[in-house]
Amino acid sequence: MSSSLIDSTPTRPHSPSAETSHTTSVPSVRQAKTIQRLCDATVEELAEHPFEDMSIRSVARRAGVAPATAYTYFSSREQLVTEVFWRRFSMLPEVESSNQALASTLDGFALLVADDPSLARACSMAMLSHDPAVKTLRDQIGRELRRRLMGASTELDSNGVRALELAIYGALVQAGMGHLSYRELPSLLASVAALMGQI
Amino acid sequence: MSSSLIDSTPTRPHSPSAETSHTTSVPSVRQAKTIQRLCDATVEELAEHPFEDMSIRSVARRAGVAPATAYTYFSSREQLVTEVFWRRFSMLPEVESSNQALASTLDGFALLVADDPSLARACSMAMLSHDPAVKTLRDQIGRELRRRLMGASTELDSNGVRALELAIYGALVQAGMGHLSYRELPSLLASVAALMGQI
DNA sequence: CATTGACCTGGACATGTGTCCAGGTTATGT
DNA sequence: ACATAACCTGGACACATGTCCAGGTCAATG
Repeated sequence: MSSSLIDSTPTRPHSPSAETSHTTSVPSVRQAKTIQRLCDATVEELAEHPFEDMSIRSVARRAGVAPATAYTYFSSREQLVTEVFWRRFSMLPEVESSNQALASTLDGFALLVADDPSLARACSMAMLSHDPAVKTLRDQIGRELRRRLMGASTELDSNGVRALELAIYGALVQAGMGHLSYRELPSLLASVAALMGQI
Repeated sequence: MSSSLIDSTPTRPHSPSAETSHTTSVPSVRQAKTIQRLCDATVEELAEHPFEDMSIRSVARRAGVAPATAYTYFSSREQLVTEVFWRRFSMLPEVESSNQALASTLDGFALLVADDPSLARACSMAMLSHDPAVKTLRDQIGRELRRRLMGASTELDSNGVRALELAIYGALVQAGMGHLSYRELPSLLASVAALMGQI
């Protein structure tokens, strides 16, 4: 499991016909394409409009999908954005343990969505959502991050991991708020790790 | 200036009649009371309902204020929540420099809204908003936090402050996401500061 | 090719949100 | 006490959002 882009199960539809009909809950090929188009459209949409102006409907329109269909797979724009983040994260190749592995892992995570700030800010906001579907995804992301951090360094204790996680989330949030630029994140995170004597 | 609850100018109304009429932009006594009632109602509302279910209208209803009036002072629920956070922060007494000042400052900030998790999560979300009024407030909060951190420790360099800020925001966000409990924040932040050899 | 079930569409619907304004209420100065 | 301006109210309005359903389209199977 862990990192492959094949089996890293992205979100299941929250109510396609999966529970009413007798079909399985894993999306069909056709459904997977629709979902992928919606995810792509989300990124495009956020490149042009702030998260506040994005809606399921606007994304669906861009993806060439009927609103009702989009609502079948995603219950909120927050879920859409979090799903995009999760897909990027699970596609990110896992670095093998070395003396730079920790730094690479930190940077990789922080820079996942750094290419456009609007998407990044949307992720910061969306991942805090109360939506149960979002909660599932963000717990998944949290577990995967911790797993990768632990794998990247043999000398990280529990406190060290927690401290690094604080720094990462803090960095993402501050970048989302505009208090930091994404360019500085790598060196900033590196210096935090250095301060902690962990690298 | 700095910390007094009197002159720590909370948000001005975004369009009362301030710019069309010849009156000053600082709220009258009557307006201040209305605004305060709205802030109080926000806290009460969030104690019972999640941020997603809170609206300007629901807060106004609870405060005994007409929706149109509430909309006069706050353009979004995000602004309401951020204003509450800012008011608490500016009311928090500033600790005088000592060897525990840094820890007190960190804890004070992290625990500002820790009494009810719903308010805390709301703050995490609200402060990321695109709303210009929110941006003004969060920049204000960021500046004030940095000022207090620098004042609390004489040996903090620029990197140290940044690292601590990362940890604080990260802690608040993770607590907002439910990955951490608010009770652990003080000891966790203390251990981060310790790891950095700053305390 | 024909059929069947899964999938999608388009539009209707109830509900919520942000804005506006005409008129009533409260506070301030004369 | 009276007048005036500031403030608030209640309701109307246009618009967005989430849900539903009847019917059309697609793709796999016999």
